[in-house]
Amino acid sequence: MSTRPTSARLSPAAEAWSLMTELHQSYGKPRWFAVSAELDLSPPQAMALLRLDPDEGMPMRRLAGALHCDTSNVTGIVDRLEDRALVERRTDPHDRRVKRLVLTEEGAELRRLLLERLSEPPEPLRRLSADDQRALRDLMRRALRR
Amino acid sequence: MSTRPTSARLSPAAEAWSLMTELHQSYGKPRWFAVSAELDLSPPQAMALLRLDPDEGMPMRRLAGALHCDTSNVTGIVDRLEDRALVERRTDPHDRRVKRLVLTEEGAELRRLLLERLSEPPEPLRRLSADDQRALRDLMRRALRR
DNA sequence: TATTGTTATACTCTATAACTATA
DNA sequence: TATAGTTATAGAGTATAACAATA
Repeated sequence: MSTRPTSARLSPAAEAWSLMTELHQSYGKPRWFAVSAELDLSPPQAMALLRLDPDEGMPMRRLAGALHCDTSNVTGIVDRLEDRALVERRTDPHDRRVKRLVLTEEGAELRRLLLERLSEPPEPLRRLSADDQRALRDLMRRALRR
Repeated sequence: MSTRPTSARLSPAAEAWSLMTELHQSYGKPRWFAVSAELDLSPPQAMALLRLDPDEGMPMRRLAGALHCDTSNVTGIVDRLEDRALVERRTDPHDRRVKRLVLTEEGAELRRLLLERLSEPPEPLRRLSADDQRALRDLMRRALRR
């Protein structure tokens, strides 16, 4: 079953958006769950790992913003990542209230693995012709001004 | 911050997929959370409502499949939707082990509202030219064979 | 015997409010 | 006073295993 309104006439942009949502639901999300599970991470833990900058680290508060959730929530997620030595909390020398989250070597490696496995395009995009794939990429670049 | 590998060269399909993921993360997900909250539904409850067929109803087991989760999980989600009289459990007359989930009038109305609010395309797609919007729609139709 | 859905259990995710330490 | 992060608490989401009813 689809979440699209079946009878309604949609504008081209609305229909494109609806089809992207369907692609995400049917292919992206199952892959996301599978890849997280393979690496023994809960989806929020995997998302936190992805959002952490591999070079600079970031304050708890910023990670909470990136995850669209409360800071008290991030405490628990980071606790579990820290238990597995995937991230470290380092007190910021300039503001000792702030804790910068830094990926460990192992955490950075796991993040690379995650990115690698998630970046493979799903079957409906792979089966498009080479021309169509380039056209789609160019349209997405234009939409997101890349 | 983006979850895209910054230095790697991506194939056109991989880059298109990466940009779609970014669009979903930056626009789709925040909207999804906001709309759910406005209607006083948790995200899983809202997703269950969307996946329920407004006309036919479906067994618990099928909803679990649609939500990519365990049946024991669906029991709790449906309990809460039933407490609010948004869905009903009806024993299937042909197989009395099966319970068919059927939207109530109020549940169907809430589902329509959800669909309506979620179908509006996000700003990056709206600002594309009319030609680009049609081209994007056509490519997505082709990918998903619509 | 096999299948559908529920219950029991344990853990994770989530937000709110109160708190500590620092600014 | 204000801000960063934690803790306490409560409720929701999640899977596994055991279970009852039905096939």
